[in-house]
Amino acid sequence: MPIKDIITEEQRMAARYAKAMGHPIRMYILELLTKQACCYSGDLSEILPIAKSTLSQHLKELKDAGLIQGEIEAPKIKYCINRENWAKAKQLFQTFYGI
Amino acid sequence: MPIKDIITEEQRMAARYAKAMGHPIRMYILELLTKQACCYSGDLSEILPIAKSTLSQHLKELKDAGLIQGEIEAPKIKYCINRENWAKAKQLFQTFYGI
DNA sequence: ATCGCTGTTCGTTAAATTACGAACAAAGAT
DNA sequence: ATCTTTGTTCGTAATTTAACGAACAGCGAT
Repeated sequence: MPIKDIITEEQRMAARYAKAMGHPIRMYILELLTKQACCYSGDLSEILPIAKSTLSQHLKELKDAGLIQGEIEAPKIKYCINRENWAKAKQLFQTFYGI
Repeated sequence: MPIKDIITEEQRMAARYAKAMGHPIRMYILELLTKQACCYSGDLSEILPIAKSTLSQHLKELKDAGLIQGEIEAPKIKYCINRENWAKAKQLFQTFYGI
């Protein structure tokens, strides 16, 4: 039996979200974005002692996973939680942890 | 400021658990273990079309992250959820997702 | 004592992740 | 038109992850 028929779509999605959350810096970013509405990449760059390019990569991962979204507010980019997917992730983990 | 003082211990732990959950097969295993009390590696090996050694690696990752535990029941090994750490992970995700 | 069954460890390979600095691109300000 | 600011992309390197089959180890049964 192919693996595709064994693993459910929910499990795949949950794993996708979990993977994006699977790094301390990304958890930090996500938590920050839940506590304040939004933030600019530059704000994070000032706080976090990592290269801008590394930060950009982490933001891209979070964006690709669908957990955050970026809105151009030239010359900056404003990042916020992607509410829709956040709710999906929340629901998946709720179910998973039997909440 | 060193990274260690910026990322909280909670964020690090949550990332650790999330990372372990960040693979479809590991999500499948975890979900199975929440629905039935325990299972043997052999049961999983029959269901999942992956090499025994690969399965063993995934189980080890889950064990190292503290989400499951194995109990020898010769000649098999019985795997169960590690209730204590499961509760911790659950609590971390609850807080994180504002549940 | 050795055979069989279970599951881990070893050795290897390919791919993905994490990180950096340098170079680049976009767009408003001078 | 050029400068400045912001953030991404490129190129690179080191590490980790994921996967496999073969070899090994533990232990109960023969």
